[in-house]
Amino acid sequence: MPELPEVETVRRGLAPAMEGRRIEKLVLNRADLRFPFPENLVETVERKTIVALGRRAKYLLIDLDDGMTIIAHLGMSGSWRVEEADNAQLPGWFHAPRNVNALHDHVVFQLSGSPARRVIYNDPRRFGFIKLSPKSELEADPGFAGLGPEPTGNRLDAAYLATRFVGKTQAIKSALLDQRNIAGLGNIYVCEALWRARLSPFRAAGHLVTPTGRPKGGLKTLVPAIRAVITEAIEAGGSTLRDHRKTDGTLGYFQHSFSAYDRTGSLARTRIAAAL
DNA sequence: ACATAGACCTGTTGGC
DNA sequence: TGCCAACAGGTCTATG
Repeated sequence: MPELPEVETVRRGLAPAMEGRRIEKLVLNRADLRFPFPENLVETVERKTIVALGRRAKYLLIDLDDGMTIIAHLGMSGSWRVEEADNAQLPGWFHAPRNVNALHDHVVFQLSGSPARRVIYNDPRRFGFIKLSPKSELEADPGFAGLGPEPTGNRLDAAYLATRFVGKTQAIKSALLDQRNIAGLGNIYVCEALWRARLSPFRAAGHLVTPTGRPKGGLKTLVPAIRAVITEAIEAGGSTLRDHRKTDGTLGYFQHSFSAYDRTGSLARTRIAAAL
C-alpha cells in the first residue's frame, strides 16, 4: 500500500490513539512477517509507555519511554486500525473496515486506559516488518543509513538532486524510486510528479543536469512538482487503490486527483464512451 | 553502475 | 458462475 503520504496518514491517525498510553500487552499471532520478529520484541515493549509517533520515509516510528523505538514498515498491503475494547464508538473512529480480514491481524497492541484500546497491524501479503532500535541509533540502522532527504524537507532541492543525477544514464523514474536519492516516493507519486513536470519517466536522470552538475530547467520544475504532489496527497489522506485506509477506516482521497498513475488509455476510453 | 528478472505473499480483477 | 492469468502501493537478491 503505502508510500510516504499513506504512512504519514497512518501516523496522524495513530498518534492520538497511542501517545501517552502504556502497552499492557503485545500479542504476536505468528512468528514473522517479512522477517522474524525480534526475539525480545514482546518483553521490550510491554509495560512501556508510548511517547510519540514519528515517521521517516515509509517507516512508522513508535517511540517508547525507555528510549527504544519500534520501526514498522507496511510493505505493500499493511494497515493499522484502532479498536476500543468495548466497541465504543469515539467521534470519527470506527470498527474494523469491511475489507480487513482478521485472519491477517498479525500484531495486536493492547493499550492502557478506559475503555482499553487495541491497535492492530494487519498485513495480508506480509511484506511489512517490525524491528526495534534505540532511538539514538536509528540513523545507523541499515534501513535508515543512506536514506535520502524527505521530499517536503529543506534538504531537498534541485541542486542536491543534480549532484545525485549528474552523468547518470539511469531513467529518471528509476532514480526517483531509489530511496537513497529521495526518501518516501513510490510508483504512484513518482508517476504523478513526473507528469506534472511534463517529464518522460524514461528520460535519463543525467539529462536533467548540466555536465558541470548544475540542475537544468526540467529538474527545477520537478522538485516543486514532487513537493506539491506529496503535500497534496498527505492533505487528502493518501490514495486508496485497494488496501489503504486511514486508521479510522475511511478512504484516502488523492486517487481522484491522479493525472498519470493507472490512467493508461483513459483518454481513449473517454473518447470511445463519448462516441457511443 | 545499471538493467532485468525473480523472490517474498495474498487478494482482486478482468477476460474467456 | 467459474477458472485462471495477470497484476498490485515495496524492497531485496542474483545475474548479466
